[in-house]
Amino acid sequence: MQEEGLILRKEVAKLAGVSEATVSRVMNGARPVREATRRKVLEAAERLGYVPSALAQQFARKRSGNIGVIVPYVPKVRLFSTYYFSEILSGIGEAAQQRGYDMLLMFRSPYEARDYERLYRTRKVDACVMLGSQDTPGELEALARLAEADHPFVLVNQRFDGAPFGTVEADHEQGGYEATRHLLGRGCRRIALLNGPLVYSNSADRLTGYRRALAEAGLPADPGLCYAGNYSRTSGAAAAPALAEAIAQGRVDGVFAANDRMAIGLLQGLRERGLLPGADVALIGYDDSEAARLTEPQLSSVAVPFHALGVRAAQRLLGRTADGSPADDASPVLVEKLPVQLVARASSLTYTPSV
Amino acid sequence: MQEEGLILRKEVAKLAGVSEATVSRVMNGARPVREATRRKVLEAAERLGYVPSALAQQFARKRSGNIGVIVPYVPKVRLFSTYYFSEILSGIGEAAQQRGYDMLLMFRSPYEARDYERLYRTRKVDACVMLGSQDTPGELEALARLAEADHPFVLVNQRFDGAPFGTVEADHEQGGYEATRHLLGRGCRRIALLNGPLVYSNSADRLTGYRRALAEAGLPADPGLCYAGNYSRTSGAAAAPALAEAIAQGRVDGVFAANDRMAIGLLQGLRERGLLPGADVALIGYDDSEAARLTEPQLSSVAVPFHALGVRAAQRLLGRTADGSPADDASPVLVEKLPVQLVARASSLTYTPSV
DNA sequence: TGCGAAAATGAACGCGTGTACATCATGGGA
DNA sequence: TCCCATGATGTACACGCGTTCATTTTCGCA
Repeated sequence: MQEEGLILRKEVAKLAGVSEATVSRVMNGARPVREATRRKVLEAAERLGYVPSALAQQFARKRSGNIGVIVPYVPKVRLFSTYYFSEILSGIGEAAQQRGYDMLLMFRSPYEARDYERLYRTRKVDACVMLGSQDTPGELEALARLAEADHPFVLVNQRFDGAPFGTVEADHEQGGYEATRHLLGRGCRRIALLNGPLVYSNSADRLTGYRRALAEAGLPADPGLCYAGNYSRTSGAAAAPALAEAIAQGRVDGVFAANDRMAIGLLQGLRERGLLPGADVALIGYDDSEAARLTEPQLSSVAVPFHALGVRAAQRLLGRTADGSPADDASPVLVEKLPVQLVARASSLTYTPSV
Repeated sequence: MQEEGLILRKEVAKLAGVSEATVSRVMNGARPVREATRRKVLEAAERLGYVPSALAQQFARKRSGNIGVIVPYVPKVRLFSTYYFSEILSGIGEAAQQRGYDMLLMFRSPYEARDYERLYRTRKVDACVMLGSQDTPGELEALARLAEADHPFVLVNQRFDGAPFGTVEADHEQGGYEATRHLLGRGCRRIALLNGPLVYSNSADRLTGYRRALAEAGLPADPGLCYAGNYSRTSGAAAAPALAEAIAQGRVDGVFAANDRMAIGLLQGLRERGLLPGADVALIGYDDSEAARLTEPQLSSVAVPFHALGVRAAQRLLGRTADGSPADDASPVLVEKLPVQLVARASSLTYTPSV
């Protein structure tokens, strides 16, 4: 029983016997409208199958109703296809949908200049969530320009110390601290750190937590125990030869890998060399991705509330939902930290130091 | 050196000493514009930092420039966070970006009615890619209505036989066939199928391929060898008790799981019962996700070109890029099938039948 | 040099909505 | 009963662009 073509506000107004302005008020729930009129209009709209043009609404309101999500993208290595981003995206989408916003997904090419500002000036997005941002001079400048132009955005899991950018992150220093404490608790005394690039603040945070735990335990922070990866499984495997030797020689008895992918790469590399995490060394990863449950032995890890990070990021940008408490959406702390949780599994639990 | 506020076309026109229409033509690359004029306008636009309002453009053109991507979403089980969807999304995003389109990501709640049509009528999207669609009466009807209203969409990895919907899928029948053939080639004669729900056409396709391979080998298709899962790891683990018994009793010597997650769940469940795929039974999964390389033994699988599926889906909706061959974007076959590829690993390769 | 056709440009308008302002109806208090 | 405040509705216009059509300019050719 649908009419052909597009139904305009004008036709609804005619059928309902009111003016277009009244139709507009009813559709938007604007204040002064008599209940009887309201019903008349709604019925007419229903009968005709009228749906306001989102395009015209956006134009008139000067708001797109879109929240942009910037995702890092490297053509060959599809970084995007990771647990990490998927979970955050779900969270953002959930929060955005509740507020009537749509999610515009955009890939950030590392090659071309990042013209974030253009997104706002063309009005394609009203606000942005930045994922996988790196602490580089170029990025800092681009973000500073955004902030200066008063374009709302929030960084997830990336902090720019000294720059007043809104951030929602997990408490990665605490995560690094607890992971290291856990290994210490298992009896480890020579704990290696397989970290990611320090352009990510979360890498630096984990390092800080790691050092703090060692210091508290009265252990030296040997720079020789820090290995550099890039968060890929391959880079974890690449660290295996050196670490295998260190373990065999008793120079390392525990390893904290800064994410699960590297931990798993390392696990596989060690096994190829006859060393089994959980027996010959204690190993703990980070992120508590699905993969942590797939390995043999299962991988200890630090759970990061990715979904919640996405929800919070969107909430901060869009304000809380109508029925939510309106308390802290104004301007909470600039940098918000969500707690992480250690998840102990066999890769560290079954290890007992030889000494 | 940026101007304050928004710069309008009018100001560019004034600075360049031309009319607004000419500015519009230059910005859109419309045909009759003298080169000198063109440069003048571009220079003026550059100086003022003029950027056309995407909102106004969309409104005037009656096109949003957005390609919608419908993703299934179940609040608790975040189906979305899988290799599968991430890869396809990357592909769609890549193709869309090349054509100047943006990606609008939308979650389909299984609870609320699927009002796809509204997306088009509000002009939020110009076209849609449907992921994880199910062959149910409600879905069929919703899609039929879209097709009737001439709203462009493409299904990925889901075919509605008998309905004239555009589809881009992998050749899952061939995949099921080759997976089964591979197990046969390893000497298996009693091959079980751990399949997913048949509301997904790809489940049905794999079943067909499985049966064809068995028939070609002169083996009966024993319905008792078909186990029902739901593509989750849990459901794979749930099949472990029954399959372990069947394997122990010699009633099963090979298992084809319809995706990697179930295969891995099964692998873990079997190991808990003292049975090791690769030694006591041959196992092959499907999708060739990253996880297939994480297990011990590593999991044989069938690689699906998820990224390419996404690219093709977007290409069919948006037409080929300017420099691409314009041949087949008009109306290729309605259902397009991309080839899959078998990837043999230890879970099937190291198995040798006892008899 | 002149002329006509084609190319280049300008003027004007429509797109469908939100909204400020004007107008009208309603109702309570004197 | 009258008046005014208030609530309800209608009128008119702006939003910034694309685009049609009229107008002007350019240029090839006689």
